[in-house]
Amino acid sequence: MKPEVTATASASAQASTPRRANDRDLVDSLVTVLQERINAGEIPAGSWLRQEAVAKELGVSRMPVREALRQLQARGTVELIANRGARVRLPSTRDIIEVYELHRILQGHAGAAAAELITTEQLERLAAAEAMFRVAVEDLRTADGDTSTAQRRWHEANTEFHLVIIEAGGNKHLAEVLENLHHKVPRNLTWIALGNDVRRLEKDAAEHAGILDAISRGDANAARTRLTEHVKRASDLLVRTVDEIAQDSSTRRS
Amino acid sequence: MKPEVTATASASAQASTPRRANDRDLVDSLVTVLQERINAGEIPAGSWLRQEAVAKELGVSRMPVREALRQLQARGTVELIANRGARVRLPSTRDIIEVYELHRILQGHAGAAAAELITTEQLERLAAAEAMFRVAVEDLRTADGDTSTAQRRWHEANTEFHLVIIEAGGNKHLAEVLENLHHKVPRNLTWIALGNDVRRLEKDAAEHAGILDAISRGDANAARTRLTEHVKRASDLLVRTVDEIAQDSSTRRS
DNA sequence: CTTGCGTTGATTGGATCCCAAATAGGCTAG
DNA sequence: CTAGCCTATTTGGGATCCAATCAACGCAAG
Repeated sequence: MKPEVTATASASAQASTPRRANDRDLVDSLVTVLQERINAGEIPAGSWLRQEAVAKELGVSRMPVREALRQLQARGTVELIANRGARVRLPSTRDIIEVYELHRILQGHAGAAAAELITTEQLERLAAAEAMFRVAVEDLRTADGDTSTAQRRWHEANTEFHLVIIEAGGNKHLAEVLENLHHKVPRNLTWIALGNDVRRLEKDAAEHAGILDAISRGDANAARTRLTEHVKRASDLLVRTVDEIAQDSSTRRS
Repeated sequence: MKPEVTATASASAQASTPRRANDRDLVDSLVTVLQERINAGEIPAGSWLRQEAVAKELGVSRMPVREALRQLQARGTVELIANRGARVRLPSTRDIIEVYELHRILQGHAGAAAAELITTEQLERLAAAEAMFRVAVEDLRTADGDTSTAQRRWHEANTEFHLVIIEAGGNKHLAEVLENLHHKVPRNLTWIALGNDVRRLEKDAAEHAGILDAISRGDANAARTRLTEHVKRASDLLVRTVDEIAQDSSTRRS
């Protein structure tokens, strides 16, 4: 009945770099690695993370893995079930709606603050990110099946764009909260929702351009409104897509 | 002929209650206990938490303590310094301002949502909480030096009041985010700011009454405005108080 | 054939002991 | 008085052990 994926992803033991430079210690890097793999879909939602298996795979002992899994639980990426283990959570439609509701409010606010506080240096970075969206669209248009370049670039642009806005807003705790929200509903889902559709991507890029414009003019109200609507549209699209996927997989009986 | 006591010598173990009912496991309960002690000022800001000391005091081994400290770090209560240990963080003025800025936005939103979605059962609880504020004011007025009853009741009322609003708003993730924010700037600071001042408390109660009124009328806009302003006033008062305390302790040379 | 129950295997939660690395603070030599 | 070394503390991580727990399986009774 159930697929029962045990997620023994890429059997490369120490080949995968467990230790990243900017992480404080082993546990931090494990958290980073696991979160990335989960976000990338490498470790599918619903699968179990066995302490021993993870430990062996990453070439460490059970102890740091335990702590890392607990961290992932704290941020909502994983659920810990008593004496059974850690399971990767699949965000429900409800989760997505709720989380994006918060995104909408908080990003709108960050945008308004950014419009008033952004530095010229930050504005340049924002413009650069906005330009990268258009490059990504071009990538996708000329892509022959392989959309990975377009995806990577779009993802990078998106991350940088919203990061700069939040940074410019100047509220570090806001940045932290939003970061946490992204752990609950990973960003890469957005790309799936955009679904390699050039028209949607163009619209998305246009929205970003509008936001950049409002911020560069120092128009806080316009920035808030546009960001709010931008997030709302993304959210609606995402919910619709996820619903379709759910529908699909529940009807199909191949 | 040796005493042979060592085995059962863990007499101090169950002295302090390490295990709470609704906590999943030991680590969770440690987190709860430590957070409470820190919030109560029992463990002062800036002090170190030694793994071994905490472990012995709570009658557990170092391992769950390590995980608990890491949890506390994740929520910002404590900072982990490489090879030195965990230090209780003292929220800066900046922290307070930023965190309350988020409170303002999010609680305002929750209030607006609550005005439209609240059930009659929740409305009753909200009214009960609001009534408790007035009892707390009365407690303080008749208190002869000992304000602890008033404080306890006010704290209880405040927790319940805002909890119901958030619950009524229906966004579980919003509740979680706000809960996390409270770990960064503990609620009990608010009482210190109110400073046993009957007039301030009365004003505070009046504001809550106004919020209750707006929500019970289903007036989302009024609810948002009043909650926003309520949090803003609390925030300003808090910042002022903390500043005064800081000033005080830096000027005094007794 | 189904239902209920006991057994068993897998897995976590926690304890205990161990060791390396890093840091603060003291001590010594110049 | 200062630079540099030394040592005590403390954390980070590993290894091993054991008890509690839960799922799944199989067996027996109806």
